[in-house]
Amino acid sequence: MPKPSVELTESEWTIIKAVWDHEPCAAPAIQEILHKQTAWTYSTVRTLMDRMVAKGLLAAEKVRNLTLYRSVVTREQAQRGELFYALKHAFNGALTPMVQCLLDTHNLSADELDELKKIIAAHEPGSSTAGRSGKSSRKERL
Amino acid sequence: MPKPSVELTESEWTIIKAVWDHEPCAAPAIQEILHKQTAWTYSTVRTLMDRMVAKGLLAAEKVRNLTLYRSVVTREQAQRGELFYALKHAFNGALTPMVQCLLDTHNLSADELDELKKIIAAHEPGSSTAGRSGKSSRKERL
DNA sequence: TTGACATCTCTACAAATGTCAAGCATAGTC
DNA sequence: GACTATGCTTGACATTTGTAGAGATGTCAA
Repeated sequence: MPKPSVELTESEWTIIKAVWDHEPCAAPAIQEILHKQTAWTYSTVRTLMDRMVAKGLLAAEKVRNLTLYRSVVTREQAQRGELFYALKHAFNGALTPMVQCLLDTHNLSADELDELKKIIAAHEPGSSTAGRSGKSSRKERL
Repeated sequence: MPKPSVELTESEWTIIKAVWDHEPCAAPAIQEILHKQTAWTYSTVRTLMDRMVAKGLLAAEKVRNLTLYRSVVTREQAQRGELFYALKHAFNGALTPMVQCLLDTHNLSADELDELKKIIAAHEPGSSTAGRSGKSSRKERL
């Protein structure tokens, strides 16, 4: 079964994004990649990654003297986790107020508005794309 | 100037929601209110609340032997904080993919779709309600 | 004045998170 | 074989978060 709602700390987000973009990859590589952004030392990155393995967020595999990491949770899973955390806590599960807040604060370009309209249209009952991704996982009540 | 992006932990959300609904209020009251939900003891609630005061999330005022708390951050601020945390980390600031993800996972009713369309329309360039946030009538109960 | 309560204050402690430095192993290289 | 570069392992420490017991104190009724 899918992981029950993934939640990541800020550091974990930083790491996993780099992993998604480069997997499979070794810790030194990730450290190098993130160095500008974070100034983390190898030790820090390594500790973070190993803890993430312990949590089941990443997987590690030894190849000779190198440890290769790859992600276990997908970007989509992580995104959903984050989104639902916000939805549940900040909006008590109410979707429209959430979108409302999103639009209220963010200034949208005409293009974005168009995009949104399309997205909504795609979810219209009759639409063929209504039941997207994966199989019949309707009702994912949290 | 407004607080720079508010972020709350799960426990803090629990507390602050109760405070919003009852402020000004004392710790024993909050403890009682949350007791069913959380089974926290008075000490726990009190510690949490005092730490939140230290963080500037709540304000405390002594009245005789009672400490009254009230919120410093508004529901809207907190909601925005949570939402932007997700937006920034999970979606790299891209709004439409976020909405996409939201709709993809959540099954919307026709009513909700309608609501959304209205919200979007209200943000259309020409719309008079584009820059709202005053005292909009339909107050979602959170 | 003495209880009986209600509330507060202090202290503690474990787990999770953020950060690393030092020392160890190994594989090529001269 | 000794040296060097690269990566790994361990241990550590500070801070934040979650959770709470014990004892101090203020308040009011009898």
